[in-house]
Amino acid sequence: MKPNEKLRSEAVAKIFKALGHPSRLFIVENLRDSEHCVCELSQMVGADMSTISRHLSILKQAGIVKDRKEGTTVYYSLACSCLSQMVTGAENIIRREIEANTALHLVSEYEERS
Amino acid sequence: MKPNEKLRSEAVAKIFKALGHPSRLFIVENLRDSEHCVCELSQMVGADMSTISRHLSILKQAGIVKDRKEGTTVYYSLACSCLSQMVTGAENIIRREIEANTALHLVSEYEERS
DNA sequence: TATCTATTTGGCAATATAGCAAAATAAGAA
DNA sequence: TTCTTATTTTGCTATATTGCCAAATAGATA
Repeated sequence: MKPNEKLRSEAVAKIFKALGHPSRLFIVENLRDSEHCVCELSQMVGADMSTISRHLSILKQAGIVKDRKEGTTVYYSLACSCLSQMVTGAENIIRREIEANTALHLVSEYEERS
Repeated sequence: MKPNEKLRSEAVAKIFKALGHPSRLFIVENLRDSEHCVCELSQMVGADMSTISRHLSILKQAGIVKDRKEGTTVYYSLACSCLSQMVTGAENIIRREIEANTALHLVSEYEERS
């Protein structure tokens, strides 16, 4: 990896890394439809507000979400519509995997029977 | 998060997490064109072969790459073409960020001048 | 069999991440 | 100003990740 390649990989990997946590991914998925404040997300995820705040700052730092302040509450929303595309891509892999596992399962069932 | 939502998020997050490391992302990007063996990737990344092997097992576990053995060498390749879509999505965010930073930069330059 | 080469695995130290509770901020409302 | 509410930051511990070296494995080949 040349220095510039390394920098580029680090920058892009940062985005994937930010999405690579169940709670953060859940947050992103729930921001697809509408914006939410920290306490709402805290409830939805079922984790401490301080924890959610940290997750949101990681997502913000990665350029995935943006925030809007209204009084004391901070509303978070997606910064980029291309997120949906990425999540869909990941879901396709899951689907493939499930299909593969199902196939394997059928194979093993078949072998048990014979 | 309901139990089933949690499981789903964990499954999808696993894929993003696997892509959330500079070396692993670099590997995936370089597998877009053609398959490569561990020692080639070790050279390309500039890390120990054992390290690369570990990274590849993480990618394989996530369903991102598949392997093919030929004699003693193991060739790795992408398991899903949808990866390109995901990487493109991430790159779009980077592009947006760069543009935003450039804009900010211009603003600060303007303010300095005035 | 002995040996070589490619790969994987075990062990270990350094570093990073995650989560909660408590303290600190910020912006309104009484 | 004091109180209240929403959020962020700090401090801390537990856990996970990373990367290298060395050892183990798996296939060729002499």
